Amino acid sequence: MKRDSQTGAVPVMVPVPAEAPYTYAVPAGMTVEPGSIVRVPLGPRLVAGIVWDGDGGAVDAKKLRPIDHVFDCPPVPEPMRRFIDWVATYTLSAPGMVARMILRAPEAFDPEPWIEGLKRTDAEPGRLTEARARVLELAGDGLAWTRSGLAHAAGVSSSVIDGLKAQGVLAAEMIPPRPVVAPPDPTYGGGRLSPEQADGAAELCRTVAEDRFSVTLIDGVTGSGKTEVYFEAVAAALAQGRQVLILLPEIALTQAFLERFQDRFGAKPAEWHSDLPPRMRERVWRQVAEGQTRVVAGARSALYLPFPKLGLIVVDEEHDPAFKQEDRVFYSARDMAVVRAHIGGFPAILASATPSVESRVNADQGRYRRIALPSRFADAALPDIRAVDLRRAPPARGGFLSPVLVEQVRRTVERGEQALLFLNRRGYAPLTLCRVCGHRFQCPSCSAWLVEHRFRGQLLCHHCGHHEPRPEACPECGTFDHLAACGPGIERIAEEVVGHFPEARTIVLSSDMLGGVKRLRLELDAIAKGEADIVIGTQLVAKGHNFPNMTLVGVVDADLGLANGDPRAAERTFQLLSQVTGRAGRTGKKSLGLLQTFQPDHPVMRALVSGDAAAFYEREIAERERSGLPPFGRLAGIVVSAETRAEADGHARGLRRAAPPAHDISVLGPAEAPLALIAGRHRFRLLVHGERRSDMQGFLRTLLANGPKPRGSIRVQVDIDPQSFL
DNA sequence: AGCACGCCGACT
DNA sequence: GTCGGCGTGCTC
Repeated sequence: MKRDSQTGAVPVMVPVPAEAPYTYAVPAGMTVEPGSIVRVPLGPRLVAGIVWDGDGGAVDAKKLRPIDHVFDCPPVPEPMRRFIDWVATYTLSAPGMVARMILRAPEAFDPEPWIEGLKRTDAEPGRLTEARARVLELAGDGLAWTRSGLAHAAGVSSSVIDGLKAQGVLAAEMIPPRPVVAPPDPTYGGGRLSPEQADGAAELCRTVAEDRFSVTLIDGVTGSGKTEVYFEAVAAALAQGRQVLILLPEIALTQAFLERFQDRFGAKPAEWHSDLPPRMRERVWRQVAEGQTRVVAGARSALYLPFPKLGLIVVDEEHDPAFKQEDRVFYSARDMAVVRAHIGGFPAILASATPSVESRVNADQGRYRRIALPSRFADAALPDIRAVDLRRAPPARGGFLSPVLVEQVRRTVERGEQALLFLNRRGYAPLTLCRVCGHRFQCPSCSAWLVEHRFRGQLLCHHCGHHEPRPEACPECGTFDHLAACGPGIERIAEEVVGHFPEARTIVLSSDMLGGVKRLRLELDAIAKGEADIVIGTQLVAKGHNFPNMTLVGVVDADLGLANGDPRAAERTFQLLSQVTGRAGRTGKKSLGLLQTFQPDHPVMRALVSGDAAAFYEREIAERERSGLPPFGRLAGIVVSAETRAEADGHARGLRRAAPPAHDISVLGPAEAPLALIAGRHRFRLLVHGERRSDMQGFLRTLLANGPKPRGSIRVQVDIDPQSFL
């Protein structure tokens, strides 16, 4: 429905934390409709907003200000507006703050300018040089070329082009902006699927053909070719003329994925992530909004692109914690992808070698369909996994590598193959203390231990980023040279490895590596080409890279992360270590995974060693049911952040006064925080459990209106899968 | 979220 | 005497 000056006023969602859209006057002669992107005055500034649905509501006529401008831009589609409303309600955040996420490419609201192209005319050049001849041969196709494109293709400098233009041999003609990516061709590649893969692909294609909401979990071991299987569903959706969104965790590093996509579809997908240059960002946004870009591979924020004809969402590595956004609006992109599919009435696909417990449960209970791919593709064999009991085979004094592991590294390197040593801890040592007075180096702002980074000569807080130079003397007692590094980080493991294997080519990889993402990509390429013998890395090596010659993976401290009080600790560790050991043996060579552990009988270690994931999941599910945690129909509650224990206790008192008796309020320190989702800067949290979502929302509203005002923020912990609320 | 206004400390 | 810290409050 179009609205103009007859209607007078429309609701506009503006990017402020207001509960509802604001109302603006539509000036005479202006036409807007729900979804129109407009520029409106807001206080002293002009902001972009989205015309919302319904009427303007009862706002003082004298408060109304007129819409300043309507952008020449496709309106935000209806399903997208419903999605924003839904996410806002679900996360209890202001709808304007959710809407803000789709307005993050401000330059894209105006059409992309046409560019000047050059076209061959009938005129002949005065003198036909060799360079000119090459240009004219290309331009003879009758199509308009860009100046630089033509010069590049003909292998001449652009002055040759300018000369021809001056003589009227080439004439300027405006051409539409180039697409950011070539259109994908659903029939380009493919066809090299195993029977198991082909069955899975056929099933997925059927869900796409149904053209209605469904969720399918692809549960396939690492190396089973899940990607190629869901590519067939992508092809099916493309053939229907729909757009496709593929969500990936940390896409900036997944170059390999883009190449696999290109092998199947003959062109790369458009990328969407925070490292995208602003210009590119705008072009992608615009071309998605116009329906021109057919496939986007993106990080979680790609959910907020204004797709007009979205027909499929794939969430790859669906278990990955990177899908959880924890600033401003708190949400899990995996869950919101399911919601988006539900609102749009199309299928969603979740893929993982190690699905999250909640997705497993959803599949078990029939809310999700399930496709299992239990075997590796082609000649790749799963590595043989063994636990190394550190009580029986302890490392040498001062070291962290068991003789068993050192020996396997030696054999691997001697065979000319690669070994990966995995430790999920950056830096040299996680704790530094003074051997004379016992002083421990602590972060002044968040009281976590400071991690020594020997290479940089600094002590770093991994929590807040605080850093200070590593002192020579103890700041407490002043003693020189008696500071002791406690425990291992990858820098220290690297030191130990160099001690054992001085001749081997060793690479250390972690997210804080100097040179950033670019350098990391180069190093990963170098490893894949065999330019290293031993790789020592943190969890970033677990993600999606293929190292064809990697036949040994040693996990230095497999127990790390099991005892941090997080009820997902076992699940997370299982997922991470499965991914890490899955790096080995991808080309069919016999390969080995060694888990150094003090708890070889721990369910995680047993599951990894036996390969019996099903038993592990069953146990985890039973464990969760016992403790009443999601995903079992119980809302996790409200989180109030506080800096100190006293402050947290004060808030708890206030909450108990305000809360109905059915709510169970507890104050939690970081160690007992019941869900990993709430790892944040604040040290204490109040958790309020309630049985019903509506109760919790009502309670929160009351609390916000007249409860205690915490200095920090009030957040809602919503970690339960949204399907039960759809 | 921005951006104003507003009221108390160290400086051209 | 002013520049500037961030606390409170408002934006259709």
